[in-house]
Amino acid sequence: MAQITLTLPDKSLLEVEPGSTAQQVAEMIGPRLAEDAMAAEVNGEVVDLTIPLEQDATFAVLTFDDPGGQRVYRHSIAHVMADAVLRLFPQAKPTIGPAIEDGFYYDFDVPEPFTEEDLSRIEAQMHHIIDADAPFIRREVSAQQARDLFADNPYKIEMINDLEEEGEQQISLYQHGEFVDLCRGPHLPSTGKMGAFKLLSVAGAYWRGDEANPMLQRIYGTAYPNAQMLEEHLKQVQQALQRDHRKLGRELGLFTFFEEAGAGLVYYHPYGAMLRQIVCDFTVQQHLKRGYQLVRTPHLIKSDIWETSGHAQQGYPMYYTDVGGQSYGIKPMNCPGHILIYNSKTRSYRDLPIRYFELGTVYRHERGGVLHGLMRVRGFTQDDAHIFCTPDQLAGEITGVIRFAQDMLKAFGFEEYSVYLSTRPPKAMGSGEVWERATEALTDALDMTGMEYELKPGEGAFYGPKIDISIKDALGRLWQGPTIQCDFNMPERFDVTYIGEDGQPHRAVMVHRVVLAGIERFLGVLIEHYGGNFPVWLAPVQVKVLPITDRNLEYAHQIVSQLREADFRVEIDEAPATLQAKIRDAELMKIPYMLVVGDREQESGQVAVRSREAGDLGPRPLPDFADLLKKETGPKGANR
RNA sequence: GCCGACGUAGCUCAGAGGUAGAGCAGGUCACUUGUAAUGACCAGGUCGUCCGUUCGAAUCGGACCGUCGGCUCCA
Repeated sequence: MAQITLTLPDKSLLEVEPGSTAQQVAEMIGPRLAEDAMAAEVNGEVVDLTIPLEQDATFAVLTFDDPGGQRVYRHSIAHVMADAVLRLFPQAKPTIGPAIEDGFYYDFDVPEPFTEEDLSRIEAQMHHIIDADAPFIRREVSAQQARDLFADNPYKIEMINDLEEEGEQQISLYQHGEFVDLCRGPHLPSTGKMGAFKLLSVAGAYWRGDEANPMLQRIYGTAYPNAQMLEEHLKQVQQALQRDHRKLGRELGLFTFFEEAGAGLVYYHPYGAMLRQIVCDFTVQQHLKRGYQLVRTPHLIKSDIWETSGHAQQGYPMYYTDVGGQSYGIKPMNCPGHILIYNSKTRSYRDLPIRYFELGTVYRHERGGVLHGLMRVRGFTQDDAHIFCTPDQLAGEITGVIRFAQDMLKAFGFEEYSVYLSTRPPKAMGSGEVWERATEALTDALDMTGMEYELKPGEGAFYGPKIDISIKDALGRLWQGPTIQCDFNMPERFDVTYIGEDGQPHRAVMVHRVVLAGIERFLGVLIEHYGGNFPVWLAPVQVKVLPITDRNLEYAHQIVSQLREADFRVEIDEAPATLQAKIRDAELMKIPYMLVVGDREQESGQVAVRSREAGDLGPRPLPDFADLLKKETGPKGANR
């Protein structure tokens, strides 16, 4: 019988017997590879190692190093977990259990929520299943057969019906031991191939993420091929916890939330307020450089305006106040205010583009359950701007905003980000032509800046397409960053126009855009990104002067005044403590520079410099240190 | 909003149906110190709030407030 030819990832060719399984091919390539194999990729499709290969194909063995291999591995463990859960809780109805970023989960409908103690019992049961080394067996059945099999599980029935509607002829099942699950696969060859895993937490989750649906119980876990990798991952999670902005916020004296004063409302302490001010000042400055005009609008606006904007009717979670028989709404957005200013006089096409910028503080009654430190609050300040322009100016304006966003992110030390373009959703206002034109402008702008982006078809708001950028922090986590949003709705509602060359009024194009998005969240991200070790230009306290004895106090104060005179942020530690203790305190506060001044320095008129990063740098004259400091006080990539 | 867990001193935490404990932080005093914690003493809590059960509640029950983990990741 003729051999079939497999093309391996390195483009080399391998001749094998038809009907050889992927596992066998992996063994031919190398025993080590066969050992590590999780699944195979045949003609670009991830498949079970047990499938026989019948014709020429491209072929790759997937190990845990491949995202596809990871998914197969973790999803297989999710099956084992479901098996274990059913053994311990026979009345549980399994629903779905995918692999996710760092692990996997499985959702169950159970009469009683799982407890933390249940997790260890489930883990123990899982170990039994893994030890039994049961093979995963794939079967295909008709939709009706599948329905019969899962007759007592309405969730599986729903999924089977959906699959049938989507035109699937055959429904695939995977079985290991006694446990059968509806599953697309692929899976590991057998449960014995599983290494290290850990169940992490239980949480409620709605069926298909919709709160109209029943709430299921979700068990999260993570899994790695061996115990060392698992340990390593758990250690990284621990480290991430160390730089949690809520922890650092307390330790570094940045901010507090007061239970008695309201959830989601931030109180900035002196160091936090300083940090915030530095960020805000820089932001304002950068906007002015780019032709934005500062405006300022009230926090309170008559409710009539919120009727016009539509927020009131939509039940937007706003705060209202009634005084003197008049209803006011506290602004959840800055746009209506900016529109009022725009509409305060007739605008000519010659005036456009108009770019109004405001550090606008807004309040939104976010649901209790979603509040999260600085990342999700009820009162926050946006670096908000609205650009009013002609349709022709749109692409150019968007390009400008994208470049602006890039510069800003770079200045704050964010090197990596992902860009998304969201287009027209099924339910949208405005004509197809308007949408097309705007989407084209956004696409052109993205192309012009040469950024790579991901298309999210149908994910735009009903009132316009948008570009959003997620920023990646030092630990590789993604955060919502800049967004640029076209709006066809507000200009209609508020009748925003300009007089064109033809002397006729035209509808102006309106772009909402934020770069830092919310200052609060941005500070949260910044804190975690730097782990509290802010670069000199952002550090609330840049220098701490540490006099060794009382004899050196006066000299130390002279140093402080001179540095303050030069606009540095300096403090002095006058406590009657040892130098070691003072250094420790300053280090814990993550202050970039410490200046030790004792008798020696006083006599020679110098300061002994210690840096947060490099430790003792030795004595030098104060002006030398000031020069060194000045060199570090600018943000990277932005002129200041 | 929903599911679960949690709430004890400024912070980190121990304790537990019979009237609250440690370390750090804070204050006082002594020490005047050379690159990550000097020592001694002192003070500090209506055990988140309210209502109930009980002879007695910080401990048990309920409600509320707040915090934490989740609520897109398709079989």
